[in-house]
Amino acid sequence: MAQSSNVTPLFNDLAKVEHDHNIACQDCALYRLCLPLGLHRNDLAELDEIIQRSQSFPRGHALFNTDTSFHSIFVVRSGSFKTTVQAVDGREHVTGFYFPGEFIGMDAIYAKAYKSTAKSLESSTVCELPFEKLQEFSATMPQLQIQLMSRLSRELSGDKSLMFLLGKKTAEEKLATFLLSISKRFQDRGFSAADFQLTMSRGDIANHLGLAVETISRLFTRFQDDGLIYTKNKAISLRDAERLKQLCG
Amino acid sequence: MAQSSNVTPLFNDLAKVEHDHNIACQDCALYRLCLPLGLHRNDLAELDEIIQRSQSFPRGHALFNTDTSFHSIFVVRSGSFKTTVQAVDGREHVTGFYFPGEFIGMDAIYAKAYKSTAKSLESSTVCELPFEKLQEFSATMPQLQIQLMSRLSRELSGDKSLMFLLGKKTAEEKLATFLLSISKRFQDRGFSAADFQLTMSRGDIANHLGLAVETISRLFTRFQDDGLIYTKNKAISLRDAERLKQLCG
DNA sequence: TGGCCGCATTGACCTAGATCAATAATCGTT
DNA sequence: AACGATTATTGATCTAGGTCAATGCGGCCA
Repeated sequence: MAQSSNVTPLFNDLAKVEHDHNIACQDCALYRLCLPLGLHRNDLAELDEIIQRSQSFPRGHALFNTDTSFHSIFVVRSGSFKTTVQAVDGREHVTGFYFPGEFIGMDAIYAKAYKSTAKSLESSTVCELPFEKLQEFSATMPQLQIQLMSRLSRELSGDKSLMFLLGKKTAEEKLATFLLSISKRFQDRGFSAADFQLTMSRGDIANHLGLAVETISRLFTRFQDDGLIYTKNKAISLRDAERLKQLCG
Repeated sequence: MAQSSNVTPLFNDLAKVEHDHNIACQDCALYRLCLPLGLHRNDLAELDEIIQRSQSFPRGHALFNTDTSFHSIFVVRSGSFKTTVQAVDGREHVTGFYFPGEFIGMDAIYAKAYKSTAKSLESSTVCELPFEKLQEFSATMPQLQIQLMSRLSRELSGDKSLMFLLGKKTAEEKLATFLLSISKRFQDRGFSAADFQLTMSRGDIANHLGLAVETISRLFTRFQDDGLIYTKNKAISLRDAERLKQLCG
């Protein structure tokens, strides 16, 4: 996964993260994207203590499911995850994809129980944040508390957009929006906004967007024929991000 | 709006709330559903000070829109609201409906800007919670902080279910789910779970569920023909909540 | 108390995207 | 390297729900 030239120095070594499990928050390549941002040095050291760092999961492993008792929220350290909610009849919906620095499990705080399942899409690592401790700490670290609320609020805001997408957008608009969202997130992490690997299957994408796999497949083909993208299996290049943006609606 | 006999004493006077603007949190009929739950008496008194209480809005008035600068989140005191997100092309999606004790505007915390619009569906009142102050206070009131996070998390959890609904459910399942959700919320507020007024238009319901008005209208007719509900304009009675539940999927 | 105007209902028809079915390409395993 | 299993692509057909159009109804204001 060699990086192109426009990568900021900060993220040069992002790929190394998973080989270096015991790195402290302040030295972590994800620092700017992650929870500790804005914490005082002393507070950060304290926080460091409670974080269960860099647990590894092979591809397809469940980080938690609805039977797991709730104690922690998680931050992706490397790799990627998907979360799903399930109905009694077995239907499931992919509610989101999560990349390094993003939080998983915040919707469980209220009920103190996971109502969804999180699965790794590739070999991945997470940092585990014991929630009780986190709450204790926020009592004396206003900045931590602000960060947590901010995270919650950001996901909420994203979910509202997703509701619009699911409720109002056409298949074409859905896929264009999805591709640009992923692109943006790769870019934010110092990777190329144009070329990346889709770690999730076509089925996962289709499910997430409320479409059939066949529709996604056809759209990929059409977008490629129209010169918007180039795909080869899981690899994708955005060839005309501008036109893609116009397709988002 | 006379109440049926199974109403808890606590909520007997819910209808009076809007006539009694300066009632303190601890004496408010919504106390059990609202933010102050679990706060110590002294803390509550302090919180009371910063709350801008019971501002009134006539039907159709915007509580805020995307041009409003963000300073506060709101709790519905009486009446009801809808929130919408808009695309540049004018399409809009109704992201939620809000009843007494429910919070509006939490998705704005992250960006410190409202990305949605909130409109009253009937003559309504809100309590305004200045967010800066709220954050200051939570530094010394762990319970307040927990309440806030809990609220955020609960809405997040609800939005995931809504995503499932929008992405996977049939029109019939969507409407059944919607009706039972509203029913549950009325019940939680001490009103009848079976008979209530839908304060939103058919168009709002359709939009929220990702359907056309005509589809909603046809479903109402069919549900009524099947003895599941009885409707007369905005009034609705759930006649067979059990079967309705089975239709939710 | 009657006359709008916006909302709701109903029917006829249409279409975006689902479903079904048949390959084809990839991946993980031995 | 070969194989079975999973995942992706492509084509043919179908359908849930959308769109269009006409009519009905209720609430509101003069």
